[in-house]
Amino acid sequence: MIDPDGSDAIPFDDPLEVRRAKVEAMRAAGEQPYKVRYDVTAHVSDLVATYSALPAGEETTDIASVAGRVVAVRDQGRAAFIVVRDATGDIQLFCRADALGDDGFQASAALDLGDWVGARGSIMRTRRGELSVAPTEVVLLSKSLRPLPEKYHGLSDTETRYRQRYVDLIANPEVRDVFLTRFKILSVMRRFMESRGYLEVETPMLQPVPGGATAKPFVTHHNALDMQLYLRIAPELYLKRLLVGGSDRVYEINRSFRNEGMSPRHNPEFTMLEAYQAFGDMEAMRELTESLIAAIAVDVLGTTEIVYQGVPVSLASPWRQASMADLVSEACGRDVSVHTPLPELLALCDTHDVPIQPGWGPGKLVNELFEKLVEHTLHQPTFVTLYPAETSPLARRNDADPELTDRFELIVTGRELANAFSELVDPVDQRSRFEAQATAKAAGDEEAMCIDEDYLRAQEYGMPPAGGLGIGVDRLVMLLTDSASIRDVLLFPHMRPEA
RNA sequence: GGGCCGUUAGCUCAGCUGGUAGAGCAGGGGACUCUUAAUCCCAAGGUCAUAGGUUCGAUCCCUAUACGGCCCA
Repeated sequence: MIDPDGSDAIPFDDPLEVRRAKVEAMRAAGEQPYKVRYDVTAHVSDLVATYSALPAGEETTDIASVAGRVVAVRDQGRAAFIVVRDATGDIQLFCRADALGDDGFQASAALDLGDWVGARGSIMRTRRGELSVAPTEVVLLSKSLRPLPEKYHGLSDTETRYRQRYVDLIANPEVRDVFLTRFKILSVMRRFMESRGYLEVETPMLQPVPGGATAKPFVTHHNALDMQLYLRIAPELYLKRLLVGGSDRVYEINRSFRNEGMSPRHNPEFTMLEAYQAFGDMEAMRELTESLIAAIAVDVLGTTEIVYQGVPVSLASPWRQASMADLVSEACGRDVSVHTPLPELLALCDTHDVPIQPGWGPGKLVNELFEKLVEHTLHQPTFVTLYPAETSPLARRNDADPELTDRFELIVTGRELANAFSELVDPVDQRSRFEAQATAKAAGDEEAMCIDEDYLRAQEYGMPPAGGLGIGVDRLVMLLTDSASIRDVLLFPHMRPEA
């Protein structure tokens, strides 16, 4: 299509081409559509706070320079209202031809939605009550070539929202709030851990032996050493090596990677808090978990009473504690434990449609019954305790019952949010547990652990008694932001390649 | 891996038991010096996800594929 008056051969049905032509026209006129910098004197939120009491219709002589993205233009002919969004909020520019000059006004009114602009002028509040900058200068800082999503409905297509998060963040301010909350949660978490005397450390993400969890790792290759490496599935074994080295309290907010399926609760890479306390135990970790999560809720949300997906959740102390055996027994209507004869456990699994695999012992079967029958029913925070030793190869055996471990998982809204135990520090027992895992791996369990000889060597030097804790940070953010999917709390969730 | 649902203009959505598509916003032209989902006038914008099939004729029915969502394993 050709411009009807024939003066320019601009294809005005293609937004990208129209804007490219504008850029070319600017360059032809000697203007730079991509400036080098702009001296900003105020963020929008500062202006909103400072001038909250400014009455409607008042004009001040205070001058400010703001910069942001144009998100709305309302052209009135010889005046124009331009809404600019910076990182802290939206503010209106009240552009008038008499203040900007004819050329300046024309240029302002010609701005496109999405353009980055800087503006300098006096602070005022319009007669309709909108805080505004009345600019004597409006500068295009960076030209946008693509049209923004619809101004009222925003961007709702989930695929585009996740793939092009930058557009999602422009179009949907509430998305920005979720990630601001995520940042606050991490910030409070770090301050809390530091206040408890924990040292933040960094341990390898590239590991020669993947350990610390039962999961399938991503495999990679180091060219220089011509060796296979794994992206960590957990930092646990390295953090515990630090206890051998004499560290007293350490934690790592870690990205870990598991080569498994994706779901609304699983992303191949995810964030955990892992913490270890020498001379502590499971009980110390239970107290830490409860205090930390409640403190985060109070600090970030101002309350321990939250709502997740329409259902109230109380994070107020104390949280329920119950043993796995008691919970499974309740669900099955009969006593069930790791000491229940194997045929009876197999019959229970059959009754409750729990799929089983050959080689599973009573501990694994009880654990499967728990996950099938109980886990999803625990909506309020619950510490599930006394996990089977069979499925807890890094946890210390319970003194009263060596088939169990001093371990808990914290379940909230039917999901595992944290996992902790009194650490297994006996190198002889640890080796036998690793060997049991190796047997399972040889029998086809791809998630079973590998024997980590260096970790065993470290333990042989002597590891202090310790408590260890892992908290799923993404799931905690989901809980505290009322997000249904992990993808809503990850800035750039994993996606298949675009079609 | 299995099941169900979805994919129509840049965005948000319509589209009648099958006759090759509409709106709003955005974009283009014009009017307007207090608007804020501004308003008003005019014009434009589509390989209906992709590839096959059925049919005189397919956005619509069938099959496969891709991507996405939810549920299950």
